[in-house]
Amino acid sequence: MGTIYDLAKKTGFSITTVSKALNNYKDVSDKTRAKILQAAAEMDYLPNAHAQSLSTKKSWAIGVMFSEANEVGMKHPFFNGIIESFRHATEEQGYDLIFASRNLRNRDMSYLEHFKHRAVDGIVVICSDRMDEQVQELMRSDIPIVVVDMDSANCSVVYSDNIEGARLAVNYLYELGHRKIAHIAGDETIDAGAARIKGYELAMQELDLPIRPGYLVNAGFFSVEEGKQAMERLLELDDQPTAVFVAGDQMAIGVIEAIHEHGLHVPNDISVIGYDDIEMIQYITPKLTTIRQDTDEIGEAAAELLLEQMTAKERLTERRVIPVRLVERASCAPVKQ
Amino acid sequence: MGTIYDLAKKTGFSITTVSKALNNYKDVSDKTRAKILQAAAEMDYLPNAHAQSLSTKKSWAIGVMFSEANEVGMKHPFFNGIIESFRHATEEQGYDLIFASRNLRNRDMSYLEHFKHRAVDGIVVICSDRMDEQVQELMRSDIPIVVVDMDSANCSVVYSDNIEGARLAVNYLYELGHRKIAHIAGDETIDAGAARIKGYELAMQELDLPIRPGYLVNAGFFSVEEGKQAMERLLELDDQPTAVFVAGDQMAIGVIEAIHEHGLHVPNDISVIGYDDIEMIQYITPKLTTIRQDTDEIGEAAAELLLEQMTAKERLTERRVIPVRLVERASCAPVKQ
DNA sequence: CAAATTACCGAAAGCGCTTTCGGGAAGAGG
DNA sequence: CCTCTTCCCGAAAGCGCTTTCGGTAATTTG
Repeated sequence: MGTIYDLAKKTGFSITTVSKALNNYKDVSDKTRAKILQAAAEMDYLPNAHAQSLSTKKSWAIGVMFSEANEVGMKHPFFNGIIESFRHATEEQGYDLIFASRNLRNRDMSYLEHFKHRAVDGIVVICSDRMDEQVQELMRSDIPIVVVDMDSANCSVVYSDNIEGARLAVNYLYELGHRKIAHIAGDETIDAGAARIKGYELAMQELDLPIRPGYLVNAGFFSVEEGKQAMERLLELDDQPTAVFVAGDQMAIGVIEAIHEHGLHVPNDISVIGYDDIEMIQYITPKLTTIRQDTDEIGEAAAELLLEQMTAKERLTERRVIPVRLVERASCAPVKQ
Repeated sequence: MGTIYDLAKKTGFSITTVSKALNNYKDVSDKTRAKILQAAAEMDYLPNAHAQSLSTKKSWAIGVMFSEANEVGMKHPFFNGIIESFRHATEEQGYDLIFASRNLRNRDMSYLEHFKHRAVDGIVVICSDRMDEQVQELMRSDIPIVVVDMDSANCSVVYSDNIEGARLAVNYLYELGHRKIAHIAGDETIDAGAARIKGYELAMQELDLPIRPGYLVNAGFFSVEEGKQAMERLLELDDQPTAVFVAGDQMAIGVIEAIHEHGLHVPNDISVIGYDDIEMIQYITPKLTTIRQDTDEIGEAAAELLLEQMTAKERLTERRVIPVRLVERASCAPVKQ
């Protein structure tokens, strides 16, 4: 591989000139630039990123903090879509993603510490738990940052329009004739969960529908199992809902399971509508009607907001709300008379 | 944050001593070490990774090359499980993962070049396409490397026991009374696809079963759609199979879809068994019986093989075959009389 | 043709850290 | 009391690169 010293020796120029040639400085003649570039090609020269970063204070790396309640990491069917799209968008600008461990040679350290250690140019956090002390710390720091799926005042955020999504869901069920609409919700400590609850309440109010006792059930952290349990509670009610708006697709899968196990049919007996539009719900029975969150757009928006800060070299506080839409499949039907 | 110079100034020792204290050299007294460590804590000192790497030639970073035919990246339901487990295993040892872009400040470069540029300590490649020139280049290099799900002579590899998996599947169907067993295969250019074909042929031969014309159909690159199309070809046959072994779960989903669309029932009319055991197949109807690949173990094994090389500081060539097992669910039934 | 630009190049310092090597002080041994 | 170890510490070089600043040589201007 070699260094600029080797290049200097080989071409007869100083390392200064070599470096300048490589970096397109204009105070080097075309002739010498050509010579140096050719020599570089011949010896497969590649600049050492660490040396460059050390001297320029720019690492071309973005730190990723990825964490969610269920500890599935990159297997998370919604978050991994965002990361993938984020990766594409930042890759185009020449940035690499680094997934930091929280372990620096036996000494354990926080994400912030690790990111400082690595001297990343920016941070993206994809984390549902707003209370996470690690996330708080990152948000307090002065490194450019963007957080996804969370609503915070003091840094750039991108999330999808949960209020509107919930409203879409409720209105859709309403138009199918449903009046007894329950909501299986995500935990309120998660912003997305809270927002969808709010959207549900708002929509119900707008439609002049009462939220009957027991119709708003907290199902925790969006897992299949929690969804199932929540639905079971709903099925114990004397006054059962005819439709349920579920705050996440995974939970909705559990919901449908519970309904089926009770000998009831989706959507003939109970309609269910989910949230997210993760891939697998196209393959279950019935195919799930849901509110689609656009992971591609979310990832791209996150990349944009971060790149903006990194080039401006200052922290900005912009919020981007990504529109959602309803995807009609087969899990909702007109209410039975 | 500060540097060791600041620490030296603050404590009155030389930067040499500071560095030594920080790195547990024994030629520094306990007293001075304590002073330095305390000062470091007070000023939130963190070593600069780039400076360290530059001087030690060790970056504590592992380059990840992740690529598959369908361009879904981290959304790939099987590969992302492997990455996640790999990440856990390497994280414990203090390594960070870096997802390199192929773009260095407008100049585009190969993964190998990028990894050299970043001076990673090792590389993990998760890529199904053996012919990929990028992968070839990586394997030819002298950086420690481990490749997953591929069979190569000249570097460490880990993959699961595809031959045995195929045999398990075929034997299982056989025991259910099936004799007309077809195989919807992955492309032969993908090692996993080729191995499962081989396992299928072997198992059929061992059972003295003929592979009837049209019973071995290439479905390409493991997508739902391709699986569906392949099954349609099978359904056009005069002599239809009673069971089909599908080389991947996603394809199996398409297969089941095709069967249902033809008005037939799984498993009553046709049994289908998949491969991988990705999460979503627990939620489809019927729940898919499959051959489970242990992504956790694969990821861990990959980490082990790579760490081994990185500490030995030389390239090794070890191969690890991870056992598979059959997971019985509801998509297979005894053959109809 | 002298003076003033312009074009091109290199010395040197600096980024933050590690590591070799040598030297002084303190303790051990005779 | 002198010598030999042992214990601590620091000077200095080096990792590979960038960037400022100054200095020739070549070119233009009046």
